[in-house]
Amino acid sequence: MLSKKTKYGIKALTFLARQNSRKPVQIATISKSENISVKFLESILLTLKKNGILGSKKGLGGGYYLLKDPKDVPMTLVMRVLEGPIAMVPCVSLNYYEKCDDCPDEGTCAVHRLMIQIRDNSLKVFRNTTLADLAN
Amino acid sequence: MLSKKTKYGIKALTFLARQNSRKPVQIATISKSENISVKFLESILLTLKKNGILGSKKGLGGGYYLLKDPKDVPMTLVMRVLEGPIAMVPCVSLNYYEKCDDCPDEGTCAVHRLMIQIRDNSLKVFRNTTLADLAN
DNA sequence: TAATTACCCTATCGACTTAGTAGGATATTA
DNA sequence: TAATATCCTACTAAGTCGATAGGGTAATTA
Repeated sequence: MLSKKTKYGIKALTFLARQNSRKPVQIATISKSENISVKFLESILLTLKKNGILGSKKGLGGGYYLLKDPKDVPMTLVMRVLEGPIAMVPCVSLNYYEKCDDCPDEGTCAVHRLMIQIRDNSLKVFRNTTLADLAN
Repeated sequence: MLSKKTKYGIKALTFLARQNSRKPVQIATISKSENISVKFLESILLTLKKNGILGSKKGLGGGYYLLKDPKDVPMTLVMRVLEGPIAMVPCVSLNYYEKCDDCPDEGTCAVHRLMIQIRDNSLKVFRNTTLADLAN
């Protein structure tokens, strides 16, 4: 299951990408438009900021804004930041590889073989989709 | 993340598919070979039985066995029984569709659009992979 | 420089799920 | 009827998730 964190994060990013100008947008504005709890959204946007996807401005007229052009934000990045590894098992993860303790040989492991295919296909989708694609 | 339930379930099914004969195999045998807790495995095999994937025989010489030829067991079935819906969000699930309460329009929802692609790709993999493919 | 605005951070919480455990009931075979 | 192995129910420790609360800090405006 996709976490609400990721779901809301994608919605918020899309909202920002659909904006005409690049002026900072306040949390409350996004929260209302996308039906997301203000406080929860706050923590999500903070995560996106810490990972270089969003910028922010404090004080009156402040808010969050995209740092890059939507077409330069691949969904692989968004997914990894919000949801974590794209692979369903650590032993097929490219960025977070970990050996299974119970599995003696990955070569003959059925789960390994199956999940590599799933990973490759998901990766292809996330790589070929940018924020711009979702905003249109 | 893939649950251990599903992971162990696939391993157990593969173990059974790799068997030469179709004689019942005891839980303890699978448990030892695949490094799975006996009791946990027990509940998993029971689930597989209740869903028509495995048969069982009680008493001496009893155990679990495949009901169908491995090449007739698609991974879509195994995944749905063990892991649940293949879709990452209910609003793109074929078998367990549910509308999101927060989302006014699926047509313009970025998450919806993205997750349909992921679902379609995963579905393709699971449909085209049978237990026989994993056992070889 | 004071007030305002809005980001930033920590802590907490209830509900739920997961992985695993325990113990006994039931059915089959010899 | 004794041994064997599945079947069934209940329980639990640990972890995660979504959300909430409350205040601290920094930047902007007047």
